[in-house]
Amino acid sequence: MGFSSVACSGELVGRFSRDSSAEADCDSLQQLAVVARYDTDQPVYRYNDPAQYWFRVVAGAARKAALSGDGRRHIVDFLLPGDFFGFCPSNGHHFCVEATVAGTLVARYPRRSAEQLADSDPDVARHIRQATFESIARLQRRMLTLAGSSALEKVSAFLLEMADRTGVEGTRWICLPMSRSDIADYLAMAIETVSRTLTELRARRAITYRAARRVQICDREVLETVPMGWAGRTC
Amino acid sequence: MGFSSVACSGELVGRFSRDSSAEADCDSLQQLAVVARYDTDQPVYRYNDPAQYWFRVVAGAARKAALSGDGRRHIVDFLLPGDFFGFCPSNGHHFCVEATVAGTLVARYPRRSAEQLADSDPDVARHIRQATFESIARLQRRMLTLAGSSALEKVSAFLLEMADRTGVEGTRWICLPMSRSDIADYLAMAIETVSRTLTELRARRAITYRAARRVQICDREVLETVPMGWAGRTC
DNA sequence: CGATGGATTGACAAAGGTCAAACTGTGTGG
DNA sequence: CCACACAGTTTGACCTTTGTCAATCCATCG
Repeated sequence: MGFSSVACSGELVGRFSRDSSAEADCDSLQQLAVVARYDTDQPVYRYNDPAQYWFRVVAGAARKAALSGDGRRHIVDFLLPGDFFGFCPSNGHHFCVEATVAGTLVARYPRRSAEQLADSDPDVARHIRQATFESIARLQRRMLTLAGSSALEKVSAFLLEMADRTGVEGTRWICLPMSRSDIADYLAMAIETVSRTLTELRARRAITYRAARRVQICDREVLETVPMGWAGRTC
Repeated sequence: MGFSSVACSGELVGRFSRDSSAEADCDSLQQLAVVARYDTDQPVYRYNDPAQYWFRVVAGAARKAALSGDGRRHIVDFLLPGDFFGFCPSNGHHFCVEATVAGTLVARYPRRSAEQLADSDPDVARHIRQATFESIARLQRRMLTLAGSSALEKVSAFLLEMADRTGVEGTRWICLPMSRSDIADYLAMAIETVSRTLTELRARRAITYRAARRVQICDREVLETVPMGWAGRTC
């Protein structure tokens, strides 16, 4: 653990100072950012924490989850490098966000200041708007994954999503930054079914893997065909 | 049909001129709005339509849906009065939106102008930001509904959602603005299961109904207990 | 080289999907 | 005003899929 302040767990790493950012990020927004480092399962924020910040994953991965009264967990979103999160219409967070891999880096933007910045700088406002639109698009795409009728569909869609989001260009290797249990809670199915389905996909020669988290897509078409693909994906 | 222009189906009703809006809406944004009227199943926009407008439901209801290759349909969101929709990170819509009840009224905001307005007026920008945050919250809540493990959970959560969103204060009556088939596609289950589950809930005296779409909640607790309630709901 | 926690496999039961038939309520036309 | 037709809804019977419980496997790390 190390740090224990409610809203500020995670080890502070430093301010954002890369002026060589690949994406055309708002510099003025980046200057507000403070980056912190998290270990596996360490929370970025918890249920009911005040919504004081907006966040963005810099490296590693995190899960946004809700807990049910009877102990079940549902993962609403996996957050990967570049993803913004923590947007909230009310004053308190209603999910918790935890790192899923050690050494996850998350940038934190003080909400008040960021809002003020957005008010005075249309570029920032547009940037944030775009980020929320993308968040909406991701959620909607995810809903289609979740609505898939069979286990095969859901797992295939998940693998394709991960390939798109984490994929190193060209390579067919995916490094899944989460456990089978996380995947199960993400797809709303039993962990055993996730496992069985991956085995099935391997039997169909759609994927290979030796280590559980290092998956290689051998035959993308199989994965794409199984779920019959939704006509639309985004907004 | 009547009107056939791709992006502008629906019968034009007029500009927004209620200065007596209950909510503190941005007047400057409202002045951009043009309201159109739609019949049941009439599209507001279709898959791949250019994203020229943002929209907002004024009265009635609509569904945002995706179609799969094999003819299945998934409803990503029901849109009720007050809900904004059509936010899109890309240039074309990837869902279709259709009215689910006759006489649905939808306000349409030219995207270009609205974006310009947001750039010049921080109030408008903040307003839109808030609308997108709420859209995100709704989608996340919805994901929890969809992730519910049993049919009973999903249908209960759906009824509570509808009670919250359409509910006339005080009354326990819900007027469902959609067919069983729509509900099934929304909850990703078979229409027969929706029906059976409603019957089951009626047997448990949680709800009553004579007409299929006019449901009365008799025992809210039963509905709230069944799904064990997720700890968090929103962001 | 064992210990530990995650992952896999197996056997079984239960939930929900599918197909088919019956029912109901609404609107139409006689 | 009634009879009928149609679309939407409900119910029934059956079977596939997935969840559950339990045992085994495996990789990693002391």
